[in-house]
Order: sequence, then C-alpha cells, then structure tokens
Amino acid sequence: MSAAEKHDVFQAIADPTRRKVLQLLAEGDLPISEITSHFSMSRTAIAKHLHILSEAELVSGRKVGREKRFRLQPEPLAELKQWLSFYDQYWDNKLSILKHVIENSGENGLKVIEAEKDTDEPL
Amino acid sequence: MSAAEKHDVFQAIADPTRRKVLQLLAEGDLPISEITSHFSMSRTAIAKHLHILSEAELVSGRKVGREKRFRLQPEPLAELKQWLSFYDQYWDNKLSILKHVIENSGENGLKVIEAEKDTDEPL
DNA sequence: TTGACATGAAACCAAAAGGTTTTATATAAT
DNA sequence: ATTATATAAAACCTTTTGGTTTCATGTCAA
Repeated sequence: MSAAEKHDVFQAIADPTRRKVLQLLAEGDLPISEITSHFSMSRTAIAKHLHILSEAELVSGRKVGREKRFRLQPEPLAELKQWLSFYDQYWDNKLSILKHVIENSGENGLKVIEAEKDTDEPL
Repeated sequence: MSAAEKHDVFQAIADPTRRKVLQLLAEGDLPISEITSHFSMSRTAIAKHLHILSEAELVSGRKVGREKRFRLQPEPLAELKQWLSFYDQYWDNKLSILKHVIENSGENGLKVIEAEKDTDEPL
C-alpha cells in the first residue's frame, strides 16, 4: 500500500523549496506549472520535488485533463509529530522554547509568534 | 550569538544516524568514542554528524579532560514544532493521524502507541 | 617520559541531491 | 488538422553528503 518509499518524511521536509511547496498546497490544490510560477527554477525541478514529496506521501497528484493537480496530504507529518513528542520531556520550561522560536525567526512561518509579540499574552 | 549555521534543524534531523545520536544523548551526556560504539561506522563519521548537529545547535560539546562530552540541546526542535503546528488545521480528524502513525511504525520510537494498542483508550 | 587514549584535521571517494536542457507524448483549443 | 499547453522522461552537470583512511595533537597513566 505504499510505494518504494525511497524518501521518508524527514528527508522530504529537509529542503526549503519542498517546505514552500507544501505551504502553497495548503491553500489549495494546484497543477505543476502553477506551483512552478511561485519559484525561480524550472518546472522540471519542481516536478522532481513533487516526486519526492509524493514518495513521502505528503502530496498526491491526480491527472485531470492535461494537467496534474497536486494535493497536500499532511498525515505523514504525524510521524514527525510523534518523533518530536519524545523530546518534550527534555525541555525545562516553556520560556526557553519561546526564546528559541523568536530568535530563530527563519523563513518558516513565524507569523503566529510575531502576531503575538504586540499583545501582553505571555503564552 | 549563533555560529555560521550552515545547517538548520530540518537538515540536521533528516539523517537517521543523527536522529539516533540525538536519542542516545537524550539518556545522558556522552563522549564521541562512546557514541561511536553504538554504530557501525568510524569515529570520524560520527564526529562529522556531531558537527552538523552542533551547527543546528541540537547538541553542544565541551571538552573535559581529554574527551569531549556532548549534550543534547532540544530547544531548536521548537522551530520544528512550530512549523508542524501550521499543518494541524489541515487534519480532518485524529483517527487518520493515529492510523498513519501505526502504519508507519518505522525505527522511530513507536513505543508509546504500541503500548496503548492494548488499552481501550481510543486517544 | 613513554605509551595509550581521545580527539582533530586533512585528503580522498562514491553516491545522492538539486539543478539544467532536450526530446517526446498526450490533451485542448482553434 | 494544426498548434499551443501541460506534463513526462532522459541525459547531463555541479555541489553536497556521508563515508573512508591517514596523520597530527593533546592528555592521562604508568
């Protein structure tokens, strides 16, 4: 019930481009060419990324007409979530977590935290 | 306050060996050679993995005597957790999550779930 | 001070990753 | 029927990864 699974979830999300693709698909199903339009690389490159995401079963593609529409399939992220949960017990307190999240405000959706910086809600 | 950070958390945990190293260090600080003894690869290889984990600030090493002891630093995992949380809204129900976790019972610590399969607690 | 131990660092290597360009094929629209 | 669109597939290229072996260095112990 699963393909060769050459790539797992951990590898799949390791690449920033693929994470951005996932984020895009979160807003709705999209065909390859439309996904490509959001990047500065060839359609072929994006197709390969989609293939890897597909192997990890994070996306699925079905051909409709002449285009292939891809859909987000977030279920495999559960494995990651579970893996992460193991390390919960090694955190002393929530402040150190929050500190790190704020400091590491990379490209990866800090919106939630940033939105809350104005409020006095200390989490 | 952070090094060159050539590798981020996502890349750091992409490799199964590095995940196993993290798991080992969760039980307590260890010097390189002792970590190496748990693997079938050279000490140099493990040292490189530790370096990558170090860049991601998932571990820290301090020299004590002639050995270098490494310690788990789970804080950067918060970034991952936050990234994950974005996709929570795309899950329909918890059953699909549980289903996937059980099916994908890889090497990555399924113990919790397996222990709960006997109970009638449906999560 | 002479070994043994623990690590560091460099050179090297094969395979995988992440791209590109080119060629082919199926579908839609005119 | 012809052309434009959307993708697929193959060949190729460069850089990174993940490993090795070799040699140098610092530290502990006898």
